[in-house]
Amino acid sequence: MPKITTRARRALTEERRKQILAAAAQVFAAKGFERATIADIARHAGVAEGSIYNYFKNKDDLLISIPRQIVTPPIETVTARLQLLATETAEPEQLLLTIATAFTTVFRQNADVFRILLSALPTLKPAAREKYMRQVVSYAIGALETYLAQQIQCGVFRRDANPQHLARFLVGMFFPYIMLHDILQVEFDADWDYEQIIPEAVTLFLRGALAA
Amino acid sequence: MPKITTRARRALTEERRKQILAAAAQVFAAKGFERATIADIARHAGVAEGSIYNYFKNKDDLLISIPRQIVTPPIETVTARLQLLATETAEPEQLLLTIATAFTTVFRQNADVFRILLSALPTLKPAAREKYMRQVVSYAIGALETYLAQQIQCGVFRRDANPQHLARFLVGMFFPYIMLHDILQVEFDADWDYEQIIPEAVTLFLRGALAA
Amino acid sequence: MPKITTRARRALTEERRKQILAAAAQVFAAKGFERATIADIARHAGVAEGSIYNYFKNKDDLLISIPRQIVTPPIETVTARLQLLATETAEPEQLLLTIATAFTTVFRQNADVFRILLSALPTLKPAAREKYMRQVVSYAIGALETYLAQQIQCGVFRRDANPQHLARFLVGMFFPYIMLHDILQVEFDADWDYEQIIPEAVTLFLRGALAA
Amino acid sequence: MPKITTRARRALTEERRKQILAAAAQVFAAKGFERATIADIARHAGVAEGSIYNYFKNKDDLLISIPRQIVTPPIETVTARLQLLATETAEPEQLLLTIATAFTTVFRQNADVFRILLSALPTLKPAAREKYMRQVVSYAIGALETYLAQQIQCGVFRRDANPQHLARFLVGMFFPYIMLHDILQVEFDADWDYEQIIPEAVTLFLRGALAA
DNA sequence: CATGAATGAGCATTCATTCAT
DNA sequence: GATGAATGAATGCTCATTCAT
Repeated sequence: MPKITTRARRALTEERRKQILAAAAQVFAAKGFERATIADIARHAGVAEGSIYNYFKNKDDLLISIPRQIVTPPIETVTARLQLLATETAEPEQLLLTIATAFTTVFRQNADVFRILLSALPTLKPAAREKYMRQVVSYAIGALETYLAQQIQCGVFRRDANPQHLARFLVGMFFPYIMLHDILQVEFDADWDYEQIIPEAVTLFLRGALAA
Repeated sequence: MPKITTRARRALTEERRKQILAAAAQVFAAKGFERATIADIARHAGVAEGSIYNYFKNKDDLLISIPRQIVTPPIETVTARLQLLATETAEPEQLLLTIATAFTTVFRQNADVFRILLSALPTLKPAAREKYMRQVVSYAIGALETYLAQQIQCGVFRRDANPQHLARFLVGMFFPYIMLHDILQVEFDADWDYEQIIPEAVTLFLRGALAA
Repeated sequence: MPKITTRARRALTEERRKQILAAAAQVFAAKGFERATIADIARHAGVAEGSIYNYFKNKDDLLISIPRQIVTPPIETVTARLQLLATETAEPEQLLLTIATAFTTVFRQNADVFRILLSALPTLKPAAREKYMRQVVSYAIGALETYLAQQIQCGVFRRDANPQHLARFLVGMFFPYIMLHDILQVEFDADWDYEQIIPEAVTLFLRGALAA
Repeated sequence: MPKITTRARRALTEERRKQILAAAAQVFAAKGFERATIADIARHAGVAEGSIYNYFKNKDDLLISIPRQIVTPPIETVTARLQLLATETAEPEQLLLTIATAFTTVFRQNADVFRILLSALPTLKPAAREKYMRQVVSYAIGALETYLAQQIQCGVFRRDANPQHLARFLVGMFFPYIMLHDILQVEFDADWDYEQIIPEAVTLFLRGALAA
């Protein structure tokens, strides 16, 4: 009996924690970290203000708990898919298109969270900042780096290329679009879409821009 | 001779305004917009708190005055240099190297300001946000787009390329580095430098990543 | 037993609200609305500054909540007594003496509040101003008007008299004294007292000033 | 020469003083003493903020200078007219009608100033408050008291009446109307006018309210 | 005397956090 | 664990007053 009760209680606790964190992410994304209030978050989560402090040490703790609980899962999903793809598909073009599509999709679906990170990270202490960016970056680019390193060794890509740099270059090509369109939600630069951009970028990445 | 007096006073006023704005930019960059206090800014500027309100309507006004006074000038300098180069230099590689170097340099020297914009823009009203991003983006990329459009017409670059996209792709390649290293000041990804990165990126942009 | 808890909490809440409002009335009366500070009021009420905002929206809200909670009750008491008297006493002189005494007493006991209203009402918005004056005036004079109208119909008072005007004339006779002595607390005009004034005024009101 | 210059300068100075005081009265009347700012007053007067301090010690000094310069003149005019009338007219009814009309007219034309006094006097120090109320009261009622005292001695008014009280009773009858209509500018009590009220009040004052 | 920029004390209001119930 | 009233430090902004020009 006590075992089940304890287990059930733990599950409930974990559930409540996620519920609060999801509310926090939502409110942070909408108002920015500093303008979001604990009262806001409590209202969105359907709990009392004081209850939040049973699950999180303080407001900062809410913020730095978001990546682990909310950012990490979707990135891990993508990463897993990429590792699978890398072993199956022979054609680099096809694989990079898939990677790029998955990558931009994750960013776009979680633009709210990245907006939070952007607005709040500068105010965090350097150590915490580095810890969380390291998580995000390695999750996001790790699999791509590994794949590119393999392909360089196989001779598919130029032998003198640096796989870490290649990975960043490829991913970076989408940054201007993601930043403006999805994170900052600026709309003046709008006569394009990702389905058109992604093949162009991948082609440029593989073949270069020169004519001949 | 009211003229001289007036002129002298205007110059002083303008000087003081810049002094306060520079202090604001500095403090915003260090602490983020919301955590920066007027008292901080006044102390950095060497004026009394109340004096700030002789030059700016309120704290928001300080923020949105920064781009015009601080971001725009260096970008204009670079833009002017590019237009000069475009008419002189024939070799695209050389020109793109110069462009990329200038571009990353401007970002790096004004990383503080971009950090402010990134953390504060999401909390601004959409209209103000769009207005300021439009300024920054078109200043930053306009000249590059023009150059690429010319080169596409000349047949130097692939005829099927879109100059707007090309410009964003090239600039984007440096984003991961600028974001992590200069804006977020994360140091874990530090075994590289711009002198090494820039030629690699330009080469990739021109020739592609494939081996053959 | 949530019922009792809820009821008890409500009573406490209401109690605290009254306590704060009483403190506000006191401080407003002593210093005037604008010179009174929230810190003052909190100190007088024995609560923290922030607590005041759990019960009132802002400083203005404190002001406009005063009439309903503080002015109205004593006026209602007097009004009730008058209605009772009107049915019992036949003699107009006796009744008007009682009315006048009650009326001046209410004003004098709540002079603080009327001082607040006088000094703060001009700065309120016209709509709010009118709303609150209407409350005060009709409470204060309504019963007297009704009585006078009856007596005019009975032929006790001149048939050509207007009961609304009569009521205002009678009440007005005490205004110079109330204003100077109780509201403005000017003491130079002090060789008189209400016990002496009231019969004189009532006599004048009933018989006129002429000798014959 | 110096004499004339000095005289002219003095006249100019006096002129400027009045101009500032008039602006202050206007702004105080519109916003209340506390909400009026020196900048407001300076703008209305067409001078620089600092200049005001060449003519007045501080903001309070502006307030307490208003009665002497602005309230007193119109009251003196009325007082003079009354003294003239008192010697000419035999009929008390006629004279009191004239007095009452003049009195209410002065109040109505200077309602702004009286509004200032009402809103600001409570915040003044008792000594200053008393000084200025004494001025206003004796100017306003002095002549009426004198007249009534004479008429009592002549046997026109009841011998047992107190002229000071009579004067206050008569004047007080108009207070409810002046306060609500002209000072507080409340409009809900509006189906009357002074031409109708004044004769009613004077008749009541002379003959009383009783029927017989 | 006139000016108006500089000053800084003063205040209303917000909000993260605590804790008695 | 849950609640939400109480707390009080922190902060943006105002404005009377001063003073160098």
